[in-house]
Amino acid sequence: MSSTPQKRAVRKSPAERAAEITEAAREIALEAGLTALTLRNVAARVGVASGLVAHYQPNMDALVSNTFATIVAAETQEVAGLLSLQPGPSERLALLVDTLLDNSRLDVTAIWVEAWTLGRRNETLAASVREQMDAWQKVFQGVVEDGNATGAFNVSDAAAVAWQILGMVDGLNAQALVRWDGVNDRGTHLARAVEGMVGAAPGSVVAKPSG
Amino acid sequence: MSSTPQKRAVRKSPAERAAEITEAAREIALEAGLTALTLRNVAARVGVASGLVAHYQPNMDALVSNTFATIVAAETQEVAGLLSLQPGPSERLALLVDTLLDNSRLDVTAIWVEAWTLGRRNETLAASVREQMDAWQKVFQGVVEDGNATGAFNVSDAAAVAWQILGMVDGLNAQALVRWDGVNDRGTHLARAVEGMVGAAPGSVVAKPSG
DNA sequence: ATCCTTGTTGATCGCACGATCAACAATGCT
DNA sequence: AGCATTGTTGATCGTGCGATCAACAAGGAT
Repeated sequence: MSSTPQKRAVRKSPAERAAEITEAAREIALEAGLTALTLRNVAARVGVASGLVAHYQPNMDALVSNTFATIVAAETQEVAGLLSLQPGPSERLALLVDTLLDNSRLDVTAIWVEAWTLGRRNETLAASVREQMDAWQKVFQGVVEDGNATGAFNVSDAAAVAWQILGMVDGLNAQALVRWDGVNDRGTHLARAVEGMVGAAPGSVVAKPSG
Repeated sequence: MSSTPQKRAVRKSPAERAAEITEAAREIALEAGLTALTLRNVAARVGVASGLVAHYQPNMDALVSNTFATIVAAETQEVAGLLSLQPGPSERLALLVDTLLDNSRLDVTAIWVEAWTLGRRNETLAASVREQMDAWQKVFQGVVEDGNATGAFNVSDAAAVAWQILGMVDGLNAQALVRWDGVNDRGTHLARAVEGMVGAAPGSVVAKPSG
């Protein structure tokens, strides 16, 4: 019947303990949001005293923004990696739209939305948010510029269009967070919208079949 | 040197006091967000004891969601009112896009974004968020259906496209909240994207000149 | 076997929150 | 003038937060 007596945490190297805390913070954020990142919460998950978590972090704002950056950067790199496998710009753009709207990353979307709000009161986090947004925008911009080069697209300001597409994807994902029901073929509609923006031929950015 | 002695608040009718509290909550939310809506905060603004605010509200969740609904519904009705002055669907759609992206309502956008997150832990608020989103979607849907009727647009699923446009607008506004710099002619890009979605002729949805 | 470094504890401080409620006082009625 | 109604106060409770730090103990070095 010993619930969880756990006398004392085993002594570990600073690097190992820091990694544990980082990982615990990541899990908590994905499950319950950045707001759930408290000293006591993280400590409980790691199985140590709250003071130890504080010992490994300058302050909680830093832990929050680092956790945000860790989660979001991983997603960016994962999706960017998938892009390189595609033959051309139209296919890459289609994959981007498709992948980002497939609802398999709603937990990450929730963190984005939360970070937009928390950033108003956590300057460290705000800086991190801008940095990660820039990274995403660069991914889109690269695809648009590719399309310009091959003649598939016709865009005068690739950076602006990239920002625009990113904003649309974010908005649709945030919407799915609150209203998961409703529209099904979001990818198809967005693909058509994006075709209009990049000056691609209608139907050239094809949403992957739902299978 | 009497800072603010204010012995005791003047006695007012319940209706009047309730209105004061509602208004104070509205102002606080617009200035500092829904999270800043605390008993003590609202009470201080009205100039009464914290207990009185609690007396007029069943609980804080209710005050938060009512305040959200008040602010957001006012915006919806204001913009919807402007629509009726426009001659045709293309102009209405252009006005919608233009008005919503003119950055004059970023404080309301901030409240939307915050509500998306807070709704995860405040079911009353979540219901209110869905309700207000539906109202916005209906506005867009009406415009799209108008365009279908006049032949200006060609949309098979007006409801879905309306959701889509709403999501895009929300996303671009949220982006402006974090990155106010960057893209200028968001209206033009979005207009082009929307033309693609509604099947309108390129250039038929014209963004108002920035003057 | 002893000591010293250092990872770890947990109590503690100050603060802010929502909620509650007995006591108070202003107002209007009789 | 006296009284009942009711808007209002402010102290209080319990909770949770970030942060701090003296005390403790595990492990390696000697």
